[in-house]
Amino acid sequence: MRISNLLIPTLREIPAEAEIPSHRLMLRAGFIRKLAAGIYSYLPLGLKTLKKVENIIREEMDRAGAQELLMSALLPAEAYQVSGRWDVFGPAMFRLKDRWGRDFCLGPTHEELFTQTVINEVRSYKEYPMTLYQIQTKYRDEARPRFGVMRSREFIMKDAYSFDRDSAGLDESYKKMYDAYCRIFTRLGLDFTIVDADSGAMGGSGSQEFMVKSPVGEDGIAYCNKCSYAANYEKAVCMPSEKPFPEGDFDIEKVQTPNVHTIDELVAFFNAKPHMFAKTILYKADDKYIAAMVRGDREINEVKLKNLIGCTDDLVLAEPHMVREITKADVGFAGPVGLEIEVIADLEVAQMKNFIIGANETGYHFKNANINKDFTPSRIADIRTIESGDACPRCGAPIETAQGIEVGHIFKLGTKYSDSLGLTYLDENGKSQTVIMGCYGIGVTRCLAAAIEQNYDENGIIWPVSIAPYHVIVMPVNAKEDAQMQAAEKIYENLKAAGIDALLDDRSERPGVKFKDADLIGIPVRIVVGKKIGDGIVEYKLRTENVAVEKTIDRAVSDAIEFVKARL
RNA sequence: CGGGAUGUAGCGCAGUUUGGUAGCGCAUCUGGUUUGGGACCAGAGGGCCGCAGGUUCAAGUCCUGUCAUCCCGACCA
Repeated sequence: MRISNLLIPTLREIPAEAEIPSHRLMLRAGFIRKLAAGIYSYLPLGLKTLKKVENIIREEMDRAGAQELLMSALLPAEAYQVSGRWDVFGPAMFRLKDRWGRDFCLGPTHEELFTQTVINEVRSYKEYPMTLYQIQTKYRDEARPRFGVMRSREFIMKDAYSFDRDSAGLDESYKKMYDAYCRIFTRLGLDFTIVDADSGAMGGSGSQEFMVKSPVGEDGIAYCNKCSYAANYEKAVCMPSEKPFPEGDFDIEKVQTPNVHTIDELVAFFNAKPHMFAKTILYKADDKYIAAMVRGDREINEVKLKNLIGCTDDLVLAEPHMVREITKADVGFAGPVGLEIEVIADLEVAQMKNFIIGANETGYHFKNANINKDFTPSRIADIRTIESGDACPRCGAPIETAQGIEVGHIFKLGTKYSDSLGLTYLDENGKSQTVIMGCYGIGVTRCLAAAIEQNYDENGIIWPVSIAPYHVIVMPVNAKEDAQMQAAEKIYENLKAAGIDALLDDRSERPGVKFKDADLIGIPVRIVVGKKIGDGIVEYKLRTENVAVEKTIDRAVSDAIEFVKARL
């Protein structure tokens, strides 16, 4: 493509709305434009890149034996009403009515519709196993769309669903998708980590997330560099760590602690370490109130707590007036002694000795508290968030933590949708059996942002060759010099003939403008045609390198072709 | 949904405190000189100052409301 014929509206200045690198660069390089919060248009360069990502995903899904189909994004309410998710999604689902007043939604995810399709179309058990997928636009009315296409309200997703006769079959289908995902993200040039994920309210027997480590990631992940353990914060198993406590058989003692509320203030008041306190936090779980205890230097993981107690609604901090009613003290003085609600203590609390807790009386704490002597929690469980340096639950080495962008999620669903929608089959003996399902998602548009987050510098994007909108840019320094322009045209035509996506910067801009644009849009290979063209010499530079090398025309072309083909 | 901030030309911003002809840089268009890392000179076009009310002789500026966007948090199959 000639740049003079291509819409590449690059921006010199960073739009004020963008915060993270991928969002800024996609705007500046002319890949996307915003229509409304969380809704974007893809301009020619953005669409070209998007299509390349889609094609890699499509090739690998097909290779894994999945079949592509395409459903509408505009969906009737019935299937979601039957599965119960018409209510579960709440305000996150875009809803609308047709002219007759019938309910529709814009599909946020398609488990119900794929299940329905299989119910309608599959006649015999002999057709299983089967995996169906689509690459399609999804709609979720996010409470807070942000970071450009990283979390948007309209986005493109590859969603796949597997249907098996039994759980052994599901394991096999799941493994195929797992392997396909590894190939896909490798081909996309992403450095990814696979973590165990929380199954949560979805139930099922397992789930893993494909995470791209990045400071702008919205999820916390824990991983071990010694063994292969990796999990997200909600799933990571926390091993209790040993800490020193005062030795001896002390009796619990009430201490006046005026104006001391936070752990920091307690540390100063008692001249002790944060781990020598236990904090007691009150939560509202569905219709009841509970207390959760963790060591003073730890954080409660609310997802773990929610899963533990089987809370169906949101688990939220108790309102201050309820804290006062339950503890009979101001917020900041809650403790387990004498509390009449359920108390759930973290595993580490069980190892503490002679520690400090709130006294359920404004202005007082207890010191020398001991578990099972001064109070007895109703449950002791892993309810804290893992931290860097914790022992790996598998091998004991120190755990590392990082932020990650979730680009893929694979899930053993089990029978949730086949049960609620009635997807069964007759086996060889004429007996009715429930189909076992899995679901597998990739955030296609999010992959674009993730790829940029991992590949950019101060000058712009550095696309991996496999998804670069164009592979090579040919740039005559001065488009008015016939010799330069003619040579550039020839190089461009030769590259195209070899199947390379080539760009010709035929604009009569000054060289600086062209260099800046080429770097900004991140084309992997640059061939500059300058004054030495009289000697048949051009300049060859990779976007990842700082220096250019001079080559003959033929050599530059053949090197570029070889470089690109080796990385597709 | 809680907390914070911002809406002025395509983009980035000043002007709002103290009401009085709407500005700057970049981009765009014309002419000329330039051509190896975002050129220079001369000229030109482009605005319902987010929107709606109100106060005032007079509102970008003050008041009320409203909408939008961004950030932190909550939420996120």
